Amino acid sequence: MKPTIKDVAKAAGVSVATVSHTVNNTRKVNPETRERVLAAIRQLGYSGHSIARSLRRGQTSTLGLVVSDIENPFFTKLASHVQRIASLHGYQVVFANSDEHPERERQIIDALTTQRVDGVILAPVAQENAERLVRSGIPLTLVNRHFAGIRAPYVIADDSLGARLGFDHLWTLGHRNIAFIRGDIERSTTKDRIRGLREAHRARGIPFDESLLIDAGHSGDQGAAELAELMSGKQRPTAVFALSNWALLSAIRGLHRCLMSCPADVSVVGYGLSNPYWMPAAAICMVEQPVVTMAEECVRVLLEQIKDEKVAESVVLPPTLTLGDSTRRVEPRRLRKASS
Amino acid sequence: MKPTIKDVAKAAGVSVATVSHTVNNTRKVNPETRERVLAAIRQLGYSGHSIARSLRRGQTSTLGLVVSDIENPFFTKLASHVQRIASLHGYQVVFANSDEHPERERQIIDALTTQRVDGVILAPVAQENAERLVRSGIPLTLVNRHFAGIRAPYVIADDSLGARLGFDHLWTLGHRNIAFIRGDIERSTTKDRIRGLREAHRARGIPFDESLLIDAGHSGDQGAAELAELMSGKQRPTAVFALSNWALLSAIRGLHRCLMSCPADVSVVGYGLSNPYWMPAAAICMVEQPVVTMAEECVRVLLEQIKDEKVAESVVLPPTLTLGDSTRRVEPRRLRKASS
DNA sequence: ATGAAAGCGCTAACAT
DNA sequence: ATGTTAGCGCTTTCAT
Repeated sequence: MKPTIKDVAKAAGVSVATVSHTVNNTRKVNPETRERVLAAIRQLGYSGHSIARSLRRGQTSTLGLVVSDIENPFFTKLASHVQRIASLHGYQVVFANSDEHPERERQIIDALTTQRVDGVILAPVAQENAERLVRSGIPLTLVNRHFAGIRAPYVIADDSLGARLGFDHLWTLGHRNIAFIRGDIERSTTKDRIRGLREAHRARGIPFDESLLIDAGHSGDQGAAELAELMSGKQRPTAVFALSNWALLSAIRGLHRCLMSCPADVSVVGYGLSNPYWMPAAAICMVEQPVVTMAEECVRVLLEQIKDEKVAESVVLPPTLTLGDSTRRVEPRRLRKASS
Repeated sequence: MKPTIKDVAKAAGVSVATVSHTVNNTRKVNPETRERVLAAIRQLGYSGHSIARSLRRGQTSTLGLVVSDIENPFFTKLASHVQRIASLHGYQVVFANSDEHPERERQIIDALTTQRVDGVILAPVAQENAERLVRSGIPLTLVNRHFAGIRAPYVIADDSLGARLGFDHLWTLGHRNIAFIRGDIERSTTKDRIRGLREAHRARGIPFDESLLIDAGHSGDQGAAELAELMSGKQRPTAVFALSNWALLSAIRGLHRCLMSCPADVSVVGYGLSNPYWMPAAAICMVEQPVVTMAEECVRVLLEQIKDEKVAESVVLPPTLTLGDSTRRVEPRRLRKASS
């Protein structure tokens, strides 16, 4: 059916070895012969067979990328850049979405193992799955979240620093009563960001009021409700710091529910990545993860491991604060039931 | 290094055929033997080798999915669902982003050809590339956009209907002076949506004012500027209908520039897909593409072609109108320089 | 400068 | 019920 290297060889009147070497530039071939081969290739519409090549060479030139939530703009962008960078190095990327399900993640990892990808970039959900992958001997780089004691490097943003950046911004604007909404406490990112908040409080010599730390909850509804309640109380916060993209959604819904507008009634800082498609969200002050650098480092670190066959160094990158229209200086004195 | 089927066979004291058949359930094996084989597999950590299997079977159980802009929530969601559905049918999905570049699209298509994917779902950029793929004999299904005279089925939303839905909504609210922002006129989606607008005008017996149709431009800046200018004129529109996700961004920026707020000063209807991460955009009235159904149909149509080895029927799906907080009834009489 | 041929790991047709 | 073996298309070693 489809022409093989044999067909090309016959058409060009050479051996398959010569065709292979011509295609791959892997040894000298007579320019004249080379032309004949290329002509045959063109004429037959030959296009190689990477499956056969992979089998023979024992490597697939393919990387796996597993993200935990493809609809999260951070991962969308990460995927897009990982793909771009990998292809610069001659690697394909196969891409999958675990959707935060450990079971789905396991299936994906098994499929990647069977597929013999040369390495995997994993935004992990369950530590167990990551360890399974390490055990299977496939080079692995974790991204975004990390685990303790795993024999694989990670590329993450400095989440505790990010939390401090966001907090300091609000503090500098005079906010002293700030609500926080967090994501799943099991995730290292959540833990690190809360740690950053505690550090920031300690640095200011003030106590950390646990009652101001709200769980966004699985769907974000819980956080929206709790925030609405908090904002309706008498000691209502002047600002909200949402510690993840999901938490920000939850916050927006909560504020909407109690008819608070931003930044008039309350300042808002988000954490994650603003997407060009986010529209008004572009105006929300965000602690931004350095996603392009993270993508570059993921690929670099993974390729390093593939080449050197050893565990590479981990990388921690600094997030940045992007100002928006969602925060403002707290009013010097709060007037009860004044204004409109 | 890694155990092969041979190692398993030796460990279990059977032939490779038995191991293969045990793994694939492809002929009867004695339950007792089967147990021995499975034990050996577990003990050795054997995990199959889909490369070798693909080479032997002449099919890869892999589909290619090529989108034109992964950061567009429509494609993100499409990708996510295509992957989910394909895996239900035992197919992997390799995924790539052409980013609207014909050249990049060509490279991707060549890679997919070399990779011997069993079929391709393509959100096309350049007709020429799609035709190249058809010529190579790989089953192809187009999605979102379509071309005339290509031997491949397409799965699209009824864009002319969608445009009529959006227009009718605004018309019903009393809007008679509506600005439209469109994307690239070369795309079939853009053409179809504008055709829908013309039809809607004709149905109402009113002329279509070309000066109200703005090009969002490549980056969206041009559209933002033109809209701002239009809105600053004396005959300023009471509503804006953005004909794509990009166009909506452009519109929002334009309205922001001339300090128009929505829906107070102007009603807005978008076209595409609202992402949960879009936040305030969730409140924008949208003509929504039926992305989940589109994903299902893409996979169905493609698998049909793979199995039956013939060109399948195309599918046109109806979009829906999702109401939001971004539109409202036009004021019965417009007061010049009143209110604020 | 080129060719012959082994063999990557697996499946499946053909034995037994 | 199980085993033997050819061969998928390619790369690469060893010859020439």
